Amino acid sequence: MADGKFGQGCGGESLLYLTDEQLSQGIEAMYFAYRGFTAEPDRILERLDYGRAHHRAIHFINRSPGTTVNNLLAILGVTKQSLNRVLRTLIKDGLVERRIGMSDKRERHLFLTDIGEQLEAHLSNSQRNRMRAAYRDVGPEAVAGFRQVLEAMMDDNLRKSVAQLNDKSA
Amino acid sequence: MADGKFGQGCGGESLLYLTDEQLSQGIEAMYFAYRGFTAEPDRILERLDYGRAHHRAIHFINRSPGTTVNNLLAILGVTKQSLNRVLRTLIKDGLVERRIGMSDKRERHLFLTDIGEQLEAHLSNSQRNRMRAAYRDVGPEAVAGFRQVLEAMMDDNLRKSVAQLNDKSA
DNA sequence: TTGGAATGTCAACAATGCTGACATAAACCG
DNA sequence: CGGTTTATGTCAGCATTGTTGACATTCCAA
Repeated sequence: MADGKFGQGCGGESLLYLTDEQLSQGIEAMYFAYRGFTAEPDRILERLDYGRAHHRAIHFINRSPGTTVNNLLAILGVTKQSLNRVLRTLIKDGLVERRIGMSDKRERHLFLTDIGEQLEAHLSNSQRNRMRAAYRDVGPEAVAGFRQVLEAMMDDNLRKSVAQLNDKSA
Repeated sequence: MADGKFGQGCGGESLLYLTDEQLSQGIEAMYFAYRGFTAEPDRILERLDYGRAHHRAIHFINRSPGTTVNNLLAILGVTKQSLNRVLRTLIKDGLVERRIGMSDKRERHLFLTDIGEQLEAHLSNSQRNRMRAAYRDVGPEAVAGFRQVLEAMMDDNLRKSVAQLNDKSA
């Protein structure tokens, strides 16, 4: 049921010669999957008057506790004004804590508070469940392939950021 | 080079037991890949004073020429006001043509004009190239797995829309 | 003929990008 | 020490793209 929708009438090896039609299907799959992937967190966030931008900030602060504002800016790829608007509300609402750097007092290190971590867990769980379910449906080889393609599709500098994040939390 | 970044020190079979950390990495990979994936079209569109919404409309009209406004609304999942704002400029600029339905004269059937098709090709090519390159890097099994996971991650109703699109253009 | 469907449009608002300008504090360098 | 750069925060304004609500037109269908 999970197969047969993509690339009608072609087995695995014919994927070596991808038609534009098949590539278009891949593009759409990416679009629809991303939508499905963000739908549930969006619903949770809406009730709290937050948006996707808040989610991203929370996610990456959780991923790298104590990260600086500049680090976060680099990873998210937005302007400081845009990020600050989001951070301000998260701090005001007590989800994020900002501590002055010890070695460099200009830096602000960002941490999730307890309730910040609670929301993060709530949001992550919904996405992890979806991903876990997808993984369970298709098996480990498909998962490995999925990740390889995703990584190959990233921009080079983004790929480096990911590698750094993964190294730190390894 | 394309592997070893995800899930340090675990081969394929250990993906059966996914830790939260590994799932988080998958979530991030999705986020970064989607960004990389839309970056190049965004650059092209910006020069033309269009946005991602225009891209989506063009993409799906190209995918299903003659589709109705209601069809497009269902696939894109936005309000008619939002879609109409985009369609209006595309029609005004001569990229999209709107024809009154023959059987049901209330319906408007949407088509790309020649220059609409040119822009579509331009946008698609940049994404197809990226996807083709990713596919080339990782091989056909990875590609099959990629698509399976993406499809498993979609919402049920979105998955149905995809199936319809793919059936029509098969 | 009447109700509902398909479409278009106006107005207002919200989230989240952006640019430009400016302020403060701390670090750094000569 | 003094000047420059860095890290951060903030204000104002604007664009895109999503939303609701209201209303008009045209046409199909019972």
